[in-house]
Amino acid sequence: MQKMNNKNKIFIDKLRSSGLRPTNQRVEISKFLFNRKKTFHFTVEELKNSMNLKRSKKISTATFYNTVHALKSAGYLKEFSLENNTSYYDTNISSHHHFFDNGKVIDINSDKITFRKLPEAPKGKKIKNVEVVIRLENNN
Amino acid sequence: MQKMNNKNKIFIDKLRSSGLRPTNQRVEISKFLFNRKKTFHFTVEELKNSMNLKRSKKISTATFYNTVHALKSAGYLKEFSLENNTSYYDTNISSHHHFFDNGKVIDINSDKITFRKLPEAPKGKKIKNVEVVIRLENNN
DNA sequence: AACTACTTTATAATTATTCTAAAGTATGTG
DNA sequence: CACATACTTTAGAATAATTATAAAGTAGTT
Repeated sequence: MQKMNNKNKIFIDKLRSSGLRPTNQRVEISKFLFNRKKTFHFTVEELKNSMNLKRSKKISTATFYNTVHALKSAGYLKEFSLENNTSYYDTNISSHHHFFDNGKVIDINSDKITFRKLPEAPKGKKIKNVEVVIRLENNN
Repeated sequence: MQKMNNKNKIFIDKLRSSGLRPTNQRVEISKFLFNRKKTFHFTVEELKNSMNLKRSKKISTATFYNTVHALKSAGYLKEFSLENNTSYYDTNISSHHHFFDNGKVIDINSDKITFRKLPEAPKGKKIKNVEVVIRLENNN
């Protein structure tokens, strides 16, 4: 039974509104993801490793996947892909853009990019969002 | 030994300049990819299935992967990723953009999108390219 | 406190991709 | 233009990320 102290309320609320019961494992994941000053990017494997390092009783892989998926479906995480067949998740859910620099990802605030011209959506469709990836290379 | 008729020269040249000997399997793949009016998108699995359907002697999976990788490294194919952990390849290598509509990909000509403002590259880096993904949803 | 539906977990299964090593082939050399 | 050799093809094994399974555990309601 999760102790319902105020300190955890915000993290528990994210779980509940994602359709998840706030179990101990999930609350810890939610805190790990959202209890920080700056947003960040991660893969499920990275998340699992960094959380389980500190724990005697490990959280299982399936729980990480389940929790991340639910948080993503509820809109608390954004998913994106690089060219390496791995899903990345971003705790910055505001519309924004990315630099990709050899597997490293750097956020670009949405106000740093504006458009002069954008195409119409095909008929019957509308634009959900627009995301820009700026690929970098070394300057030599 | 590949018969070196003119009809295949262009496809063989792509292979050679990708560092590949023009074996029969590779020439067929090159023709399948580039001997068409319109560019297209594919996964290696899709490529393999559609080519092998018509063949009595199947081309192996490894040959598809090897050939596609070499063509991509040489710049004859562009790679991109959706959120499903699969690599997609595009025979349209000109700089362009995409609509993503529930796993379907539609090209957007690069002249359909222009920028009013773009960020500087971090120091020591320069911009290799800029790609825009416009995600679509149904209009209801 | 008891019941029931939801969770966790270890493990198996799946999918996309890469590796391996044996058998086959392109190509330069003589 | 036959030979030698390095590059290829292939089937199958290996790997990596992810999803499925089913038994044991727990949250939330009664």
